[in-house]
Amino acid sequence: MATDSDAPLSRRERERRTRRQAMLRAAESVFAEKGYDHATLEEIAERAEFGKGTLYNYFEGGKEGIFFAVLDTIYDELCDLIAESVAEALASDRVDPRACYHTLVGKAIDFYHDREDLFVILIKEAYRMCFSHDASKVAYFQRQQERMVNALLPMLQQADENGALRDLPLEAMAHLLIENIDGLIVHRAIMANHPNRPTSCQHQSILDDPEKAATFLTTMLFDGVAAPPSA
Amino acid sequence: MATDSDAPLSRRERERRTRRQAMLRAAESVFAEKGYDHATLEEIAERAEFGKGTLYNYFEGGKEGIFFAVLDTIYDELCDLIAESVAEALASDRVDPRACYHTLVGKAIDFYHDREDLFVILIKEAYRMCFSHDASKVAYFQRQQERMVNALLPMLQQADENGALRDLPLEAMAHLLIENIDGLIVHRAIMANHPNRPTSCQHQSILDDPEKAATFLTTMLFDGVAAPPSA
Amino acid sequence: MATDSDAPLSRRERERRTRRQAMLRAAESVFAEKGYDHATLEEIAERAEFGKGTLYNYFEGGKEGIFFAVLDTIYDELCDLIAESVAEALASDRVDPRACYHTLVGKAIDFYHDREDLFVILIKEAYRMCFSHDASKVAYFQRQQERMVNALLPMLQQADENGALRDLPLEAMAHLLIENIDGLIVHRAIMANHPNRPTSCQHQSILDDPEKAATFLTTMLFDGVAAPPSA
Amino acid sequence: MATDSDAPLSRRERERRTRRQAMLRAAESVFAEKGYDHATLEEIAERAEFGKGTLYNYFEGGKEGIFFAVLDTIYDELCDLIAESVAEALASDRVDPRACYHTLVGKAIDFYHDREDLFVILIKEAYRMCFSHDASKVAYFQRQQERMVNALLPMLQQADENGALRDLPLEAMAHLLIENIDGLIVHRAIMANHPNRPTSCQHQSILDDPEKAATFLTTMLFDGVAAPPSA
DNA sequence: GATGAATGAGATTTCATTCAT
DNA sequence: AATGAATGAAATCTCATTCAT
Repeated sequence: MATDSDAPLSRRERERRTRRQAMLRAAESVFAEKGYDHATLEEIAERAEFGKGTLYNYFEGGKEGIFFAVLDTIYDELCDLIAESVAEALASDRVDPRACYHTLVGKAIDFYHDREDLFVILIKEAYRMCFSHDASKVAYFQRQQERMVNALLPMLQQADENGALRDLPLEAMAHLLIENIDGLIVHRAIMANHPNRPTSCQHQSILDDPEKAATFLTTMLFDGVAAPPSA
Repeated sequence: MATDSDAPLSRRERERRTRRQAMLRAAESVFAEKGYDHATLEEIAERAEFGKGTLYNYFEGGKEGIFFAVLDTIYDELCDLIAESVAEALASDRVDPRACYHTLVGKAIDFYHDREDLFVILIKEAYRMCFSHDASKVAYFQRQQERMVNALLPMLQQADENGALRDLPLEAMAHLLIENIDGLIVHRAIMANHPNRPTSCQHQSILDDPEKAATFLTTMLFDGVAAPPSA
Repeated sequence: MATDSDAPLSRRERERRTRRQAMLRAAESVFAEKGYDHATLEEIAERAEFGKGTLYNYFEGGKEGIFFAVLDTIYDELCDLIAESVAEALASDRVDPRACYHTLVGKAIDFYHDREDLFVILIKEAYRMCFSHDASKVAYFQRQQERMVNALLPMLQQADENGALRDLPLEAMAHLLIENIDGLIVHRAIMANHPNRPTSCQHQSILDDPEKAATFLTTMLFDGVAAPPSA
Repeated sequence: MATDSDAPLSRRERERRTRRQAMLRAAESVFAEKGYDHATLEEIAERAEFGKGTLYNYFEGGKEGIFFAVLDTIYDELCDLIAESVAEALASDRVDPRACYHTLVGKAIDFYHDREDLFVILIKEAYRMCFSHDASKVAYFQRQQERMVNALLPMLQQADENGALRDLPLEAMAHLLIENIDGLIVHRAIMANHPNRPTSCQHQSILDDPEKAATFLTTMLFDGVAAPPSA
């Protein structure tokens, strides 16, 4: 059954979407740069090359509405990323959770390089939301977190059935795996932006290289900090 | 071992400190509730039961100065928490990193219950700082992160010498261990504040109980997500 | 000879200028009345019958920007006054510096009656500027003083070539001539505003009448305080 | 009959005056530097090395009271300067108004070098007063101007009786002579503080040297800008 | 008499939103 | 549909003055 997005679009409608896209991109860059509170509609409109008032024709709810539209695209993309990795993993005979997570971390790092703004918005604004006094914002955040967890869960469930996972609640595990991706990227970003601080060479070199960073995180989380018993 | 703060204080000076404390507490609660940008000095002053102008007699640098004074207390307390756990661990014959971390997580959870505001501020504002365009703010954040890592490191180094740790860069390990404490607390907070969402019982019960939560996180990070090879 | 300002303007642009004019007039009256420091944007906006924020759409640099826009108009008008008188004088066969200055003083007095606010601002604020710690303000003041001196100089140079002037540096002379116009107007204003103080009748009557005042100042500065040698 | 100031003073009273002096000096420097509006009692108290509250024990009328006390000292000193010059001139057989004015200008320049602050206050604040909406301030300004004029008048009256002056109202003449001293000093100050601006060498050298500057102004005002008829 | 902590009115400035064109 | 001028609430910060010590 055809959904809205499959329906043939009038030229008018297509143009409308293009303009909306431009506005979203402008909003992304401003929100990332200034943070939600210091972003101004004036600047968003300027970067989008539209008039300020026009934004109100494309987004309901003013500034906040635009912001949530941006958040939506962020979470959409992240969920796609997770879903992709999971689909690949589930496609094989015997799901390899380590490999799947390693791939996912790599994709997340790539994504960060492509769309740095989106990640920065996430880091600057998303966690704030979960302590907001506005229940609807909290609910939004929870919903989106859940989407990501749910995207990852099938892979973990399959792996669990195969006995590949420690006997711990899978949801909590999924949360932890996802949160640590953010953590890794923040950590890498700090070091990249401010490389002049003295840190151990080893530490630095491991996180600098995307491949090694993904391996590091995967090892940490799948095999643990503790030395293997035989060692 | 006498520090400045042990020196006998004039009544005047003691009173001054008391009032400063009151202002800091008021600031904590407002910053936690509203976030930095929406916190107003008016409200801080009101809750501290002082006039607006008085805040300027106690803190240099206006709103930002007050905010950093609050951040200082947060990081001081967190570093103390870490240092305490590490000191206990190092006091024993053979340092047990798992036990040490477990203790630390427990203390962090307790601390969160005592001073929820401080944690909320941390979560709402700290990460934003590392993407600030103001280099001095980034440097402050890095300095404080480093303090925490450095407080934990001695324990890891000792454990590493005992061959108890996997061969990975200790600094990165320390970062990951510390960041996951925040992550756990955020996770617990979300579930506690909004328990009405459907989640698996097992998941819920594990994270609700501080003891179990600490055990969960310690197991996750020390032993890994993957099932033990023998299993 | 068409300048930009002669170009045909869109209705939009014409309206914009009208509104800017209204704001400038309002600003003039408030700055004159209260002085720069005690003038408030609130009151300027009120008198201009616009909202406070609207001022910021018409002038860059906030309060200071508005103030300098006012100063610009003042100096523009004064320079025009001088230039007019000088042009008339130079148009004749043999420039008569006495007549030229007399005319100029008369025009200045008329201008003061028309635009009292502008003069008051000049007196209240301009000299302060030359002892400002902000070098750019000092430079602005010097630049404007120089403009006025340069507007008057051609006349003096011509007169000097005709042997009509004492052999003294012309720039210093120009300064003195210009400054004394302000001085005269201040003096007249004081007496006009507060005529109840006992002063000699002769003194009073001479300065009250614009024509006599101009003659007095011209005689003073061109022929000197000292009695003519023949007398 | 002994006046208050001739009465022997108790040690207590002498100390009180000394402290008052210190406060006045501090106030002078702050008012000169910042101008009335931006001067703060805090800074005055600091420079005077007293507590802020103490100022209120020494001056009635708070900030404004202190300011007028400073103004009083300024005008006292200026009147003394004028009175001195006039007394010297009147002491001779035949009063020489040119010489008297020349001396006065020289003294004023010296005074400016000794007490620059006082002059700066005069220039920054005094003229503002004559357009104040507060009648008592205007009256104060007029009173002080009159004092200066009255101090100079006897010399002019004597010279006038000797036929040395042009037949013009003496009060207006006195005003003009006094105002031009301020003008000269401002002019010299601007050039001294910002000598990098290109000005004619002649102009510069004449005003730089106090002696030549006094001669210039005296010639200008007594003999006039116009060339002598015989020339 | 000297002090300086406390105060809060009042200033400038920013910006989301509206709405006439 | 697109615009951007107008708005005014609300924020931070300053400082003269008071008054308990």
